[in-house]
Order: sequence, then C-alpha cells, then structure tokens
Amino acid sequence: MQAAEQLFRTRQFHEIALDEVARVADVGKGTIYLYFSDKEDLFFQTAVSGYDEMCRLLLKNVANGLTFGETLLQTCTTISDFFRRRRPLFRMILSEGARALESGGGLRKRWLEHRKSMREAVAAIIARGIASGDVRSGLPAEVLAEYLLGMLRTRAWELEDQPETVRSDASIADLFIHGVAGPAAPERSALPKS
Amino acid sequence: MQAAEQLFRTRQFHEIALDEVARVADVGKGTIYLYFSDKEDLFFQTAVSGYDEMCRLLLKNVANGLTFGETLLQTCTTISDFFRRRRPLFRMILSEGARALESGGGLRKRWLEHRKSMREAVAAIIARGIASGDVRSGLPAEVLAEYLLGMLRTRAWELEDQPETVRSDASIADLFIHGVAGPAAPERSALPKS
Amino acid sequence: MQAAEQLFRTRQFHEIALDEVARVADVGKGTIYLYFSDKEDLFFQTAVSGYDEMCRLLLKNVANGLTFGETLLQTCTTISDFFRRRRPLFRMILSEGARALESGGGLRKRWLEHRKSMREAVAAIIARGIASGDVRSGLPAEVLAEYLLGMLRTRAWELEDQPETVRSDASIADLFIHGVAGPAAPERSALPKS
Amino acid sequence: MQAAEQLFRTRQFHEIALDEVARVADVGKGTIYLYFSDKEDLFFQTAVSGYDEMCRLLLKNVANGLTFGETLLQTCTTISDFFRRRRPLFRMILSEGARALESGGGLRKRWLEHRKSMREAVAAIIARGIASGDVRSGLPAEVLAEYLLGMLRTRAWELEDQPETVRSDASIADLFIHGVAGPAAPERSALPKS
DNA sequence: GATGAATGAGTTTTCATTCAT
DNA sequence: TATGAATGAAAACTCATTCAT
Repeated sequence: MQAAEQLFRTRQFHEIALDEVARVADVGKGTIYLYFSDKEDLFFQTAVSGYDEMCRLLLKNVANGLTFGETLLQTCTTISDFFRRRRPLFRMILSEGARALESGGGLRKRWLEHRKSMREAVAAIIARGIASGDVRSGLPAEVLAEYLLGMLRTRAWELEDQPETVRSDASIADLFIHGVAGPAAPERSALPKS
Repeated sequence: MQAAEQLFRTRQFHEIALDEVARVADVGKGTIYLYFSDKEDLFFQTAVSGYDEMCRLLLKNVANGLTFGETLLQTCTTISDFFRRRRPLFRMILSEGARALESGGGLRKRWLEHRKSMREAVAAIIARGIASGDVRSGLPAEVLAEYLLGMLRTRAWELEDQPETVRSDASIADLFIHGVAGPAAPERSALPKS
Repeated sequence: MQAAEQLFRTRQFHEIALDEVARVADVGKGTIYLYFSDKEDLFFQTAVSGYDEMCRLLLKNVANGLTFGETLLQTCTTISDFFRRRRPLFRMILSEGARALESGGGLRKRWLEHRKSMREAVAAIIARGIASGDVRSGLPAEVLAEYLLGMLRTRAWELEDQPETVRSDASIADLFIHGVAGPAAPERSALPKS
Repeated sequence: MQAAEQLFRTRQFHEIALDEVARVADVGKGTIYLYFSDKEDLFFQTAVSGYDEMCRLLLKNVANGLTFGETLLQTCTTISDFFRRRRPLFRMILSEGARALESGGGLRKRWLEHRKSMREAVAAIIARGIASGDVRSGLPAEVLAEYLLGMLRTRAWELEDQPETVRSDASIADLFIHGVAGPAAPERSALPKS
C-alpha cells in the first residue's frame, strides 16, 4: 500500500502498472495478489486506509476547553497537515472515490460508509458550534461540514499559486465562520494569529 | 466531442475506447485522428471547450442594476445549472484537469490558462462586491472566487443525498457571504427567497 | 484456423499460445481477435469446420449401385483418409469435443449439433443396410454408426503399432459386419480385397 | 491422487491448480512435491494407477467353466462398471494418455507399458475364444481387444443419449461377436439375458 | 478527406515451483 | 517431514495508432 501511495504521487490508477508497484514494494508481483483480490482492491484499500487515518486524527485532536473558533482552526490545521503530508494519498481518495461511486454495487456502499465517518467527524465539531450558538441552526451540521472540507480541498488543489498569507488555515476558518462579508475589520477575529 | 462527452457519463477516460467514440459519433476511427492529435487531445479539447462555455455563460449573465447578493446568487444559479445539465462534461473537467496538471509541459500551461479565465470571470463579480463594500478587502478576489467554486463543486458531488432545501443556491450564496455564524437573525438577508 | 490446426499437431489447446498461432499465421495477435471472440472460439470453430468437412466428404462419396458391403468399405476409406490427412484436426475434434461437452451452455449445444450431423451421415449409410436386410434391425442405425466410428477411431489412435494388414479398412468393415466370429471361412466375404 | 481424481470430475488437467489439490487432499502444497516430481507426474501416476486397477479387476474376474460368450459379457460388464464408477479417472486416462503419447521420451514408454497390460488382459480372454474356435483366427487377439475396448469407450462417451436397452453390455458383446449382420434372429444369441 | 482492418506493445492475472522455517 | 508464503515467467486479451485503399 505504501508503494501504491507513492506511485500515485505522479500518476493515476490506470497509468500505474502492478509491475511497478511490485518493484517499488520490492515484492514479487504474485505476492500482491495474495493480499489484494485485484488491482482495484489494492488502490481501494489504500485509499480507505487513508480516510480512516484522517478520521482517527480528527477524533484524537478534539481538545477540550477551547472556543469554537479555536476548535475549528485546529480542525483545519489537522486536515491541512494531513493533506500536505499525504498528498498522493489524498489524490487517491479523490480519484478512487470517483471510481467507487461510479462502480455501483458493494464497492459503492463500502466507500460511502468510510466517507460518512469522515463527514461525521467534522460534523460533530460543527454541531458543538451549533449547540454553543456560534453556528446558525438552520442547516444540518453534515452539510456545513462538507462545505468546510470543500474549502480545504479547494485550498489544497486550486490555490497552490497563491501566497501562503491569503490561504492560511486561519483565513479559511474565518471565512467559514463569518463569510466573505466578514466581521467589522480590523478586530476581525478572536482567532489566534496563524 | 459530443460523443466523448456522452460516453464520459458512465465511464472514465481510460475505460472509453476510441472505437466507441467513433461508433457513437458515427465516423470512422481514423477520422478522429484527422481532428485530434491524440486520445488525450480529444478529451482535453472537450473539457476545455466545456470550461470556455461556462465562462461564456458567466460573462453573458452579468446583469446590471442588481445588488451584490443578487448578482452572486445569479452566478451560483448559472454555474449550478451548467453543472446539472452537463454533469459528464463537469466530471471530465475535473478528471482531465487532474491529468493535465500532473502531466507537466505545454498541456499544463494550456489548462491553467483556461482555468484562469473561469476563475477571473467569477473573481470579477466578487471584485464588484469588494468595490461596493459588500465583501471584505483583505483577500484577493481570485481566492474568494475559488472558494465559491469549491462550495458549488462540493454541493454537486458531495451533497447529493441531502434534501434540496439545505443545498439551495440561496443557501450557498448566503453561507458564502455571511458564513456559518450567519447574520443577525431573523431579518437575515436581503437575498430573494429561493 | 490453419495455423491453429497445424500447431495442434504436437500440442494441446492449453499448451498453444496465441502468440504462436499469430506468428504461424503471420498476422498480428490482435487480428485473431477480430475474427474470433477468444481463444476457445478459435479452436472450437476450427474443430467444427473439420467436422463439417468430413460430413461433406461422406455425403459426396455415396455412390450408387454398390452393395452394402462395398458402400461400407468406401465409407471407412473416406473417413480413414480424412483421419490420416488431417490428424491434428482430428485430435482437435476429440479434445475440443471433450471441452465443449464439459463446458455446458450454448457451446455444448452447438457442438452436439455438429456431432449429430456426422453421426447421421454414417447412420444413413447403415440405414440402407438395414433396409436391404444386410444389417440387423434391432438396434438404431445411429448406435451402430457410433460403433463404426469408434472402431475407426480406435484404429487411428490405438493400433498404430500394428502391421497395416491387420488394421485395413477391409478388416474393419468385415469385423463390423460379421463380428469376430466371422462368416464361415474361407469364402469369408464378398468384400473387395483391400 | 484421490484429490486429483476427484477434481478431474469437472475440470481438465490445466484447469486444476495444485493449490486446490492440496486443499482437497488436506496437505500442504509443498508436500505434493515430496511424493510427485511434478504436476504432470501427479496426474500421470493417478491415471496409471487407474489403468492398473482395471487390469487387476479384469484378471480377477476371469472365472472358469464359462462359455466364451459368457466370459466376454462378463468382461464387458467389469469394464463398464469401472468406467461408470470411476468416470473422472477414466477421463484422466484418456487425456493423460493423449499427453503422454505426444510428449515423447520416457513418459511415452512408461505409458505404453501400462496400456499394453490392459490390452493384453483383454487379449488373453479373446485368445481363449480363438483357441476354442469361437473367434476367427486371422487377426491378432490384441487388435480385436482394442476394438472391443473401443466399443466400450464409444458406449461410455458417445451413446449417453441413447436408451439403456440399445447400449447394454449384452448388445456390445453380441455385436462384437456376430457383427451388425447378426445371427439369424430371433434366437439370436446364446448370451445370457442382460 | 474518410475509413476501418491490422497491429503489437503493454497490462492484468494465474499458478507451478521453491525454500526457509 | 511438512508447510505455505513468495515468486516471476507466461498467457490472454485490449486498444491507441497507422496506413493502404
């Protein structure tokens, strides 16, 4: 799985030959088939394991005694760090997710389960904001969680060309909470400086 | 290109054989090579043409005499409609984009140009909000434009299971402007009711 | 199909790689797949075509004005010649037949149809013997036809080590008609001398 | 060897993986190689052992004080029963025989030896018929033995679709002795009723 | 210009065989 | 002696691309 993840850095599923995975992993090609039912399965399992690891990180990092804003920022940072450190895995999640969703059948279901875990991990944090009155109550926490993840994804994929200052975790958390209208500047935020 | 787009509805680039594209397009297989240098090129051109069409829509739909909120909502609607009507093309843009970015070389540059057009079309709208004071000024309009696009993308791909009411264009525009904290309820917004 | 037949001379279905067939046939490997749906199909079609050719030979060679014994001998000769000339094809028929019968499904049915044609071609000849009183009437002509074919098959595969004189077509026809008890010697037979 | 025989019921040599043989035999895969030099060897030995067992049966069942016709019928019954009870083994003999004969080398020789035993066991019975005058003397007993075996093989493989009455052991023995011309009906035969 | 038959490099997958334990 | 994890050669099959018509 590490070899698969590594090769995903520069190529997509279909462009990666199992020959290469075997070579990088330094095992025989047949060995792969002892542990994964087929190529699809190898990449699927790898992606899923990444999902799960991120969930574990999120659950672990829920500190107590923080304001909602602080918690949210911490969440953004956790996810950002993961995205940065495991970029290829992140790509795999995106592209295997696309395949899994399209494929239908048991694969689709298994995939959605893992994605749901992720969504709920973030939603739990936002739900605390709703409870504390820091977040509006009209929309499900799950929906807001997806938007937050969407912003983080956008930052990771689409804003690479922008200077760090305008795409900091703090700015994402701030935009997520206050929107682009923003609070009255300049005492914009009680968030810790990023 | 229409044939390619149509086939993309259910399958990915690598799963689509040119034989099929030719059959669906009702031309000889060799003919494709008279107009595209490559299989890659066929899909790339198709994706790019979709990008451009969306840009055209955005530029056309910029009405005058609207408040910022109204303009933004209109923008969301325009994009949403396109995403809905041309779902396969949208998928193609995502996946060809991933390939183009990774491939390096002239392809990458060409792709980024088209994406920049899109970003700027949205950014222009947001810039008007900054000018009018409806949008904070600390962040580049381009960055905010990407976040908006990210929200729309999230809605299209990740929130299909949610009821229409919690993922309306109006709610996206509202969240984008005011954030999850929301305006002082209940006279929440000058936005038209969705 | 000629290449397949030729390679079958020394090897069995599973031992023959399509690479070789392509090389011998002097076509690209992919070309084979333009005309046969898969490896199985190539060998099946080849075997079937052999069956059909043998049937054609049998039907063509039915001369008139011969005694039953003469007709039978001629039949034996026709089949023997075919077996000798097209030994690999004959082997293919045997082994593809085994596979087709085991495989079940449409293949099995298609195969049985062709085999039935063969059986009936021989049975028709024997039926004339029954009509003329040269052959007993208690058993279906089809059953007797299979036994005759069985003897010819035995001769071709199991009696290669025996001298030609004891495995002549005439002796097979004679044994088939009169059995091992034989007619009252020495004016044993009205059959032409082989 | 029992596992191999059992798996041969539904599949051919090449379709049976040693993994399966090992699993069915409930031994480790490596263990097979302690007792057989080869996959080939395993199946060859199994087939050969079947041959030998049939020979043993034939030799054991040679009762005294029977007419030739009775002895022959008994032989047919013995062989038929074996074919019926051990159908997969019978198939294995056929297909391993084909491989062994084509392979050349020591294998071919070893195979022919075992086949010769079989042939001779049947030939011995026929030789008694020659001695007693029940069988013509012009042809070697071995040749006639092969034809008899050929008829039995035909009955087992090609006449499955026929009603039992027209493919009884008695009818085979009768056809073998008297041929299709048959004795003067209806007091056709001194054979015991089947 | 249009075509589609031919091609063969490239890919996934299987499985007999080995060998360290 | 028994094992079964590891292996990599081998094989079927696909498909982007070419090119003679």
